Amino acid sequence: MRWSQTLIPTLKETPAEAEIISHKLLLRAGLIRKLTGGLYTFLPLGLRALRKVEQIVREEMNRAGALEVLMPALQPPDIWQQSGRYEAAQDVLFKVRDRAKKEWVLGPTHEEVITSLVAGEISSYRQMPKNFYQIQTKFRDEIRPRFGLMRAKEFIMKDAYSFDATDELAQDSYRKMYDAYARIFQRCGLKTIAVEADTGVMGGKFSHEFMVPAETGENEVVFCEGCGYAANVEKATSGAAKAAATAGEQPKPEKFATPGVVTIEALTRPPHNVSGDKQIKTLVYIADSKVVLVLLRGDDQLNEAKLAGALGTATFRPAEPAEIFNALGAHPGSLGAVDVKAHPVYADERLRDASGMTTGANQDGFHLRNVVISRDIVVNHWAELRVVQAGEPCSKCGQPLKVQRAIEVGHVFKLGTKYSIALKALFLDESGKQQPAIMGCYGIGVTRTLQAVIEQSHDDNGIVWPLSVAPYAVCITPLNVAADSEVMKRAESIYKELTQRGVDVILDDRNERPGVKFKDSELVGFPIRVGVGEKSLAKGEIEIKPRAGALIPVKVEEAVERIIALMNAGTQAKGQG
RNA sequence: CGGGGCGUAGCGUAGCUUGGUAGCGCGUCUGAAUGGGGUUCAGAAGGUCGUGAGUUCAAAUCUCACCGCCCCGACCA
Repeated sequence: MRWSQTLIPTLKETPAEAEIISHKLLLRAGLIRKLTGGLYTFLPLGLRALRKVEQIVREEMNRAGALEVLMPALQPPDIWQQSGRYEAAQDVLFKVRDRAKKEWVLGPTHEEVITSLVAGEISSYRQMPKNFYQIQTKFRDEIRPRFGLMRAKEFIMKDAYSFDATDELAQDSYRKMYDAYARIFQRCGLKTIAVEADTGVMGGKFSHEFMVPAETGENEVVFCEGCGYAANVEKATSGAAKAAATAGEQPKPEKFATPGVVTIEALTRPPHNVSGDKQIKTLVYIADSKVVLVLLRGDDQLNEAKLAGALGTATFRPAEPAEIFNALGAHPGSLGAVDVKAHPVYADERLRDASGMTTGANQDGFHLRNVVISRDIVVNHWAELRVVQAGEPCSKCGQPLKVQRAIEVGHVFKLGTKYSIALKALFLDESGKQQPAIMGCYGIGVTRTLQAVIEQSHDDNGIVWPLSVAPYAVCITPLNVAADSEVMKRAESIYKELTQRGVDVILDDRNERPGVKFKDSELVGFPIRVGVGEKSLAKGEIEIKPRAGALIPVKVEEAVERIIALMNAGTQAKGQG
């Protein structure tokens, strides 16, 4: 490709809409342009990089034995009714109507479609295992699209669905996808950590997310450098010390006046001086329209994902102040669970043997001290409910846990039989008995992965593409583009030869000053720049400049071989194959 | 949806407090010089000041409503 003939609208200044570095560089390097919030056009260069990522995904899925299909993005609502997700997913479902006013949905994911397909086509254990995948545009009515391609209303996803006859085989399918994902992200030049993920109220035994560590990520992962434990904060547990049971007779709860004290923090100050770990925090939630109390140690934070698991429902919300007063007779800041029997109480495991605790007295302006949980509070459900904090000991090996923000680029999930039962994907097993297929689902955000590569690989001058996903591997930069100049003739012949050798190469044939060309090629981030100019040509040399390395002068006649050798070395370094 | 911020040329912005001819930089076009790190000079094109209503002799500027975008929270690849 000749630079002058494509469209690479680089920008010196960053559009005001971009906040994070990868979004800024996507725009500045001329890879994408926004149509409106959450909707982007891929320009020629951005599309090339995207296709490279897609191809890596495709190769590794094929290698893992998955079968590529293409399902409709436009879907009938009735299969969503059947799976029960028409309501459950209504917030993200885009709905459209045809001329007869019939409603359709734009697919945010394809469990319903693929399961309908399998229900019709697979009827014997002999036809399994099967794993179908597609690379396709998904539509989600995101509450808040942000950061360019990171969270968009429309994005490209690779989604795969496995169907197995037995639980054991389903685990094999899961493992294959897990391994394929590790290879895919490695080939894209991404450092990822696979973390245990929350399976939510859907149940399921296994779920892992592939995370790219980045300060701008929307997730937090907890990991241990000692034993390799890694989990999404929503799922993570730690070996943080619990209170020791205190032997012997304990003093009775005693009410004391705390005028104006309505926060945990206020109670830690004089004159009360009750440290956070000696307080019980009482939260009030409305779960399936019923009041529930949630107890945590004063210095702990509630993890709502864990609460969802404990409650067995995802439909819950913090109670409004009026609802709280109605239920407990006091306002937030003076709440407690002592002697509360009208509402179910969920308590964090860390409180199990706690004594000498202070909590609200359910009377505004008063607290209770000397509270012993086991004696004074009726706890209906004990559960792990707290957010793990950095520095707490790993529950497996005891080393301090670390917390890191990260971008989720992939998610593998063992689904079980939820969809196969709902949509009747049944088969006959060896004994002739009808069974629902055991499913797994596996997603990669392809467009998000592309942006994550940039987020992880850039410097002050621009993008630093890994060779595997670079829009062009080589950019030839002649410093004189006059057709009859020796410089341009050399550049043309290298361009021609590399093209014939199958290298993705772009020739910067613009009549621009050297500085402009150098800046642009670095901003866009081509892995190898080949400089052809009069000064080096006079010595019989051209200049090879790896994007992330030092300039290498080489003899003109060796140029092509050296470039290809450099590319092969780079490919091997990325562990391809 | 709740909270915060912002809408002025393709991009980045000044002007708004205190109403009176819409300005600058980048980019674009023409010409010239320059030619190994976003070069310089001269000239030019390009604006419903987000939309609508109101106040006023007069609105980018003041008021109200609406729309859009960005950031923080709930959701997810």
